[in-house]
Amino acid sequence: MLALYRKLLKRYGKQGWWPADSRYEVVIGAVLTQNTNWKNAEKALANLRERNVLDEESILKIPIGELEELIRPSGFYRQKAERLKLATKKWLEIKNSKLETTELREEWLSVKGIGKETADSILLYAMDRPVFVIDAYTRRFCKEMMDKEFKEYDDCRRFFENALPKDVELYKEYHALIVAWGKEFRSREGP
DNA sequence: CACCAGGAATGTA
DNA sequence: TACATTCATGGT
Repeated sequence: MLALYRKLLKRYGKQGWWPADSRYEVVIGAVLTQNTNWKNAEKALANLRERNVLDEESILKIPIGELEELIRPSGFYRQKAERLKLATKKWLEIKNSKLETTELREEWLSVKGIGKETADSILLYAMDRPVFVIDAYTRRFCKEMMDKEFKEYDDCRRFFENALPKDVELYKEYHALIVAWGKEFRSREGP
């Protein structure tokens, strides 16, 4: 498992996820990038930054219609505008709490619009919790590189968490590297 | 023109 | 539990 990580790191280099100026920006980015490529999520983030709305108070205060227009490039903008406000309320509620990681995870999953992948992305990249993020690339990675198929999200997640040392920085980089691998795999798979 | 991206909720059987 | 549908913009 660690040997595989080293191979990815050597091939693709350090990825440096998550690109953001603050922990809260990671929360926003996690919602904006749902089923959307990062380029489009970045455009939405740029609009928010340009309008000086990239902080908790501003997101809660801005009218939903204006927020929708600013994040339009990320797609699903009506759903996401609402999700951003809900996620922001939860963020303010728990960002400085002393809850255990599993409890924090339940808090995020109780928010409408925050599923497992988004919750885990926030826990790992915004809150520095040792949770391994699973996405479509990760499942493909397991199948192609280890001949293991996981039907359940949490089964796949625990597989990584049990096989690796509980290291937040390792989890961050490993997931980013799997995505880098996945993109290349997809591009050389078509032809 | 079709297809999909750093998903999730809802409904059906 | 296992699929199907909906949401929606922008890149290739």
